[in-house]
Amino acid sequence: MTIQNRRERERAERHQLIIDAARELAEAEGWDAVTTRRLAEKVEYSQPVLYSHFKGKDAIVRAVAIEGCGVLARQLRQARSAQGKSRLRAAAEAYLEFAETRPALYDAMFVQQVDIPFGTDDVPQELRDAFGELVAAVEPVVGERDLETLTEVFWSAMHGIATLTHGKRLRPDHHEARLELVLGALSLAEQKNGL
Amino acid sequence: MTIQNRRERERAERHQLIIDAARELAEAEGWDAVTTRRLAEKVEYSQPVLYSHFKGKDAIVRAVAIEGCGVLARQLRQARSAQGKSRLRAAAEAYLEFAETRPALYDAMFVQQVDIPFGTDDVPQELRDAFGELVAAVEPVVGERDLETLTEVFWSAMHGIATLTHGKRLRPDHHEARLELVLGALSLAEQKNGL
DNA sequence: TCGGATGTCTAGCGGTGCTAGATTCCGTGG
DNA sequence: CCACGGAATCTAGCACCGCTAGACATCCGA
Repeated sequence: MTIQNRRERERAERHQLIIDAARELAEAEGWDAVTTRRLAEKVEYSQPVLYSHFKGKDAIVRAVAIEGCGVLARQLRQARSAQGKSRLRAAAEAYLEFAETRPALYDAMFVQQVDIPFGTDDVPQELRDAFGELVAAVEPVVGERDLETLTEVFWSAMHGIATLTHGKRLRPDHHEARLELVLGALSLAEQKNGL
Repeated sequence: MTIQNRRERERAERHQLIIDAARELAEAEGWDAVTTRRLAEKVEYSQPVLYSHFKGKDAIVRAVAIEGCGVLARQLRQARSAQGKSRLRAAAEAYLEFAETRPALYDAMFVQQVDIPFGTDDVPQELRDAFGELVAAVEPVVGERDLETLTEVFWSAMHGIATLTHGKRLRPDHHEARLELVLGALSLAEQKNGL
């Protein structure tokens, strides 16, 4: 079975190679530049090889997106142990920095409608992890509010700021002021509720 | 000059016809279905005619988006005079209903990066109007905070909820709970500040 | 060494946004 | 009334897209 093993291993490596190439190409030149021809050229195989690994281009983007969720989850986790600031602020800053420094990756994850299963279906673990980190960040300020709902609102606010900023819809300076304001709103409301 | 006038009028009518056809096609079958060939067929002209009116497909989408901003502005203005609820809530509900009932239009306006000028350049009046309505909705709860910044935060939250909901990222039930929570957060924070 | 399965490639389909050059249309002057 | 000239419009085509059928090569086991 060693031969079979070797083949499977090589196949898995190439699978990852394709995902990495797609992400690199997208991050370097945007998703418009990620065509099956260019991607095939980058991995030094012909186009049909891509289709022996993925059902189509969408599936490749989806794979990149899911990996991206893992990256985001790790960065949020890392931010959790930051000193000198609240968990909510640390998570917010980490989230927005991720969206800003890796816009193509963020785009695949949350902007393009790649319909990754989010509902009751088997949600990828990476997504669970990322959302879990958001929940953990929100928990200290939840007060009497519903934790998951508050997390969704927090996420929505972060996502809105991230995408509108990227689309140049918000004043570039004032980024800090917006962050201050949204954190204040969510936290102060908690204090009020807690009375 | 009457002949020239007639030609210009006909040209303007056809210009609008193209925009309307593009919007209708997008709202009926999504933006992927809006190809220059199908659009040309719908307006009963050949493709090059489109390019005599617009620089390219992007310019057509942009025109649809700008008109969409006008529609949104009017609906927000209408919501302003609603009885029995705060201006902020009325605006939020109107905004989210617009995004939900006209997803393709909303997509062109704020999701696809059509780089409509948002900065110091000549911002289309429709955009100014829409943002102005948001400012008016936020004003009653601004407290000591900066009005424009708070409006940006409010808009971001609405935009995040709208897009994540559309992408099936949020629990479909709980929509009301999220709205309640975000309005509470923004308003209660104001009360706290006001003390 | 050969047969067959597995893996990969070449070549092509119908579609896309966009455009050069041919063609048709129409107001105007003779 | 006709023929002309310029403007408006169309036909046909480019290079590219996602995707795939069928030819070809390659390698394992007998």
